Amino acid sequence: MLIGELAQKTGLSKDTIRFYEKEGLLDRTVSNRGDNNYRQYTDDAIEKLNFIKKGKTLGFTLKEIKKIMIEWDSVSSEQAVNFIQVKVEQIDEKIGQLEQFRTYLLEKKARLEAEASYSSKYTG
Amino acid sequence: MLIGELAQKTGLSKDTIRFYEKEGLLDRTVSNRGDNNYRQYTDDAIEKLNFIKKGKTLGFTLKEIKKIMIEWDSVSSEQAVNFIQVKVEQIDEKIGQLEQFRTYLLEKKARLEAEASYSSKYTG
DNA sequence: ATAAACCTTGGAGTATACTCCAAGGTCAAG
DNA sequence: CTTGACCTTGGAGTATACTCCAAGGTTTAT
Repeated sequence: MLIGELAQKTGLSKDTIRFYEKEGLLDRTVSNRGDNNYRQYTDDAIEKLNFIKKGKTLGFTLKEIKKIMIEWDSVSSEQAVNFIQVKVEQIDEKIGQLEQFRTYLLEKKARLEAEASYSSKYTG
Repeated sequence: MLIGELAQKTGLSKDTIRFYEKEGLLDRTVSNRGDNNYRQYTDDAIEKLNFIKKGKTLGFTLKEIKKIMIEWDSVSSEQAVNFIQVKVEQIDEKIGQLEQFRTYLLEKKARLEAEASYSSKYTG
């Protein structure tokens, strides 16, 4: 498929896709040039771009995402295993912090709701 | 305390603290100017900056963090409750995605480890 | 052959979040 | 009263991640 179709299917702009290619996040396994010099994408490109999108949502930079994708296909499986271990630990920490913040927010919410019920009882 | 001490206590640079003030993330409740025009911070400033740091780690932008802090002290508690509800939902989604990604990574790791054990058995 | 709808490149511009620097004011110690 | 260590401002510079534009090539349809 051409870049316009890929853009439409991933919800990314054509410029963003070209930018990702320039940054080395998309390689020949997902895109090649035809005779007309147009980029030709395989369906794997959709998957790869969705992976990038997910990584970004999770707070990884493009640099980190690129590193993840490269290590992923690392020749040395030991290296990949170590890399994954580190990433899992980072994620665990992030989950822990999010859960803490979530608790914090829910406590605040509960306090506010208690106050509201108090004031409606005595002023409403 | 002065900005240098606050910087040291929070691990942020003085420039970053001044930048946050310029962006409206630190108000008179945590900083005032003395006769010499130096910024004077209360201990609450440490708390506030740690909140900003945590928010950033969790992937919020400064704009979002500012909004959270403003809504936090919202006059209408109903408004604050709704706001918190939305934030908690966003966090839940983020936690879900992180957990998915974590599982994905651990599966990949298990596969790699299985391969490594196979190859050492038959080639080592 | 020409229009419409694609595609190409290079380069400029934008937003976010700092980071650094120069020029200068303030304050405590010797 | 000067030195050193603070502080001030404004403005320039950097990195990241796009986003837009101009000028031009390609393809399909009429």
